[in-house]
Amino acid sequence: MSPRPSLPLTHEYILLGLLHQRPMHGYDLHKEIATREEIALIWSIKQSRLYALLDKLETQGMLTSTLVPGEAHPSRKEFRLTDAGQQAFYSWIQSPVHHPREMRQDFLARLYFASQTSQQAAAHLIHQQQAACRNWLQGLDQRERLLGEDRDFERSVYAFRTKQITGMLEWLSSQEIKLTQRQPAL
Amino acid sequence: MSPRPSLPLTHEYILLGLLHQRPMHGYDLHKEIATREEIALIWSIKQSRLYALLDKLETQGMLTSTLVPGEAHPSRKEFRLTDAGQQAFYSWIQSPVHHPREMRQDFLARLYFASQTSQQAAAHLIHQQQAACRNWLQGLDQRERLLGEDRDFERSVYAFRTKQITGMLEWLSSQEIKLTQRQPAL
DNA sequence: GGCCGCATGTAATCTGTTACATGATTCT
DNA sequence: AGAATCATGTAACAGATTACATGCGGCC
Repeated sequence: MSPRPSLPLTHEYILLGLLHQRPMHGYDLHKEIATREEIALIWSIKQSRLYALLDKLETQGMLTSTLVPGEAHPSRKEFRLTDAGQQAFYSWIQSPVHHPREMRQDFLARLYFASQTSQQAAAHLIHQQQAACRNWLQGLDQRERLLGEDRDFERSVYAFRTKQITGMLEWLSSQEIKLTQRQPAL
Repeated sequence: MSPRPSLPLTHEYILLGLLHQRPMHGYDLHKEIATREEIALIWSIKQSRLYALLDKLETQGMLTSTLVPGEAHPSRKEFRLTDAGQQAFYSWIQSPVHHPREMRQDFLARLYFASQTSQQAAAHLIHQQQAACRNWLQGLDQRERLLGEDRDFERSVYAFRTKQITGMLEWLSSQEIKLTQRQPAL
C-alpha cells in the first residue's frame, strides 16, 4: 500500500513503445509522432526535446543507438530498445495508472500500445485499470465520510472526482465490450 | 474564436483570492493554504515557492506590500490586492476555464471563491462553464465525424473525452441545483 | 542550553520551451 | 540559384522543486 510517488514518465514510455514497433532515428520518430493520428491526438513534442529524451533514455540503458552512415548528412542515429527497454515497455502496458489525471494521456497511450500488442494485453490492461478506479472510488468515499456536516465545498470536490472516475469506469467497460466484439473470445 | 493559448495561472489567482478575503503576510498565507481544508483539498505549495510567487505578483502590480514591524523578527511583509489585482480576481471568478484539464484544480478554485463572494457569482460561473463544456462537446463531435471508418483508437479517445465532459456537465447541473436549494431564488 | 515556531528568503538543481546553428541533398 | 527537406543538435531562458541560510523569542 505504498502511496506511489513515482513520476509518470509517459513520454519516455511512448518513445519506447514506438521504437518497440521498429527501430528509428530521431528525425523519423518525430515525423511519426506528428503524423500518426493515434499518437498526434494525445501527444506532440518539439524536435529538440525529442533528441534530449532519446539521449536520456540511451544513457539510462533503455535504448542503444547505431550510426547509420549513408547519403544523408549528419549520419542517422538509429535507436532500438535494449532488453531493459523491452522489459520496461512490457511492464508499462501491463500496469494501470495510479492517479486519475494520468488517464487522459498516459492510460490512453498504454491502451494504444497494448492493443497493438494483442487483444489479450488490452483486456488485461483494462481490467487492471478498472480495479484501480474502483480503488480510487473507495478512497474518495472513505475520506468523504470523514467530513463534517457543513463542509459543502469539500463535498462538491469529492462529487466532482467521483463523477470523473465513474465516467472512466463506464468508458472502460465500453472498451472491454468492443474488444470482445472485435474478436469474440476463443 | 481565438484558440486561447493563455496559461492558466491558477496558483497566482488562488493567492489573489485568499488575499482578497484579508491581507496577509507570506508565512500566514502558507499556513492558511495548508490548513484551510477547502484549499488544501485542491492545492499545496512550498513556502519558498510561495514567497517567489508573491514577489512576482508584486512586481506585476497585482499586490502591494507594507512592512509591519513588531515583536517578530524579520518584520512581517503584509500583502494586499491592488486595484489591478482586484480586477484580475473578479474577472477570473466570472469566466470559465478553457480546457477540460483545468476543471480539476482551476475551476474548483474559481467556484470556491465565487461562492464566497455571492450566490449570484457562483451561479454565473456555473452557467459560463456549462456553455464552455457544451462547446467542447460540439468540437469533439465535429472532429470525430471527420474520422475514417477504421479509426478505432481515435474513436475511443473521443469517447473518453466526451464521457469526461458529459460528467462535468452533470456535476455542474447538480451544483446549480444545490445553489438554488440553499437559498431559493428571489 | 537546546529545540521549536515565527518569518524571511537565497542557491542549486532539474525540467521544459524557444530559438538558433550546421550542413548536405533534393526539388523548382 | 534559391528554397525546402533531411538530420543532427546546442544555448539561453523560464519555471518549479529541494535544500539550505538566517535570526529572534519563547518553552521545557
